[in-house]
Amino acid sequence: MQHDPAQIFAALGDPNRLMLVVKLSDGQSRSIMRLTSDFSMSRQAVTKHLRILEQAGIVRSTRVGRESQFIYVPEPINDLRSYLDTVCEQWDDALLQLKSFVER
Amino acid sequence: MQHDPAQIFAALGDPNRLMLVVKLSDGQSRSIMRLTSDFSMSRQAVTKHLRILEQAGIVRSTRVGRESQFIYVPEPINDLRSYLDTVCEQWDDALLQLKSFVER
DNA sequence: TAATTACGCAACTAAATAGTTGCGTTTAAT
DNA sequence: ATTAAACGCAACTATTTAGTTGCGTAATTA
Repeated sequence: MQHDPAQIFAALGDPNRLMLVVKLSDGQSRSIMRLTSDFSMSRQAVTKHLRILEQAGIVRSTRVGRESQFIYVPEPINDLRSYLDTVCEQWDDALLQLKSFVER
Repeated sequence: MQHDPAQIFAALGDPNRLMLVVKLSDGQSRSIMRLTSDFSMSRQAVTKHLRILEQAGIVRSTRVGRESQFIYVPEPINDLRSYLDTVCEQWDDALLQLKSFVER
């Protein structure tokens, strides 16, 4: 099943979550504690954000010993890029039509 | 001033707003009534969504006679694409490094 | 084995969001 | 001059969201 664009946009629509994604998009997996240390909020708040990202498919978590490792999953954001491309293409088409209309 | 990525993501993070953007991204300007007719919600609800999109810079409105015309503004979403590109590039770099590490 | 670390679960609060309805104003049509 | 259309503003409700705190449990460490 494809990912819901609106859900992904919404997941990225919070500054803190966006920072989490940017951090994790370097491909390294990190524990919740590790991620929390970069922010000025509680571990539980970070956990909630991570679960929302996981729900959207942007990250994946695995329990390793006593800690939960989170890792970036590239597909949803790649899909999002394609989605934005279609929006932009529609715009480009409109521009072209306008141009050819003006020029004739 | 550049646009705030998180704000744009958030603006696109609602299904109804996303549909409004897709409609408007063909470059044609439309009135609130015209846009409302495509949805199953009140005019006021649509208006609120449009104002949120306007706040994020994705659309622009002009009063023409007794109606408000909304038109798509491409820059913010173009910026968003670039933003996503940087995230994806970071991921690609990580992949490359991993590959070269495994191969040696 | 005892202490500590990392985490999950649940309850709770405050604020933001999505939506509605009602009313007044300006513009256009009859 | 009336009437109707399109909209803005404000109040209100219900739901979701972002965040906190407290407590219990499994895994490490000493």
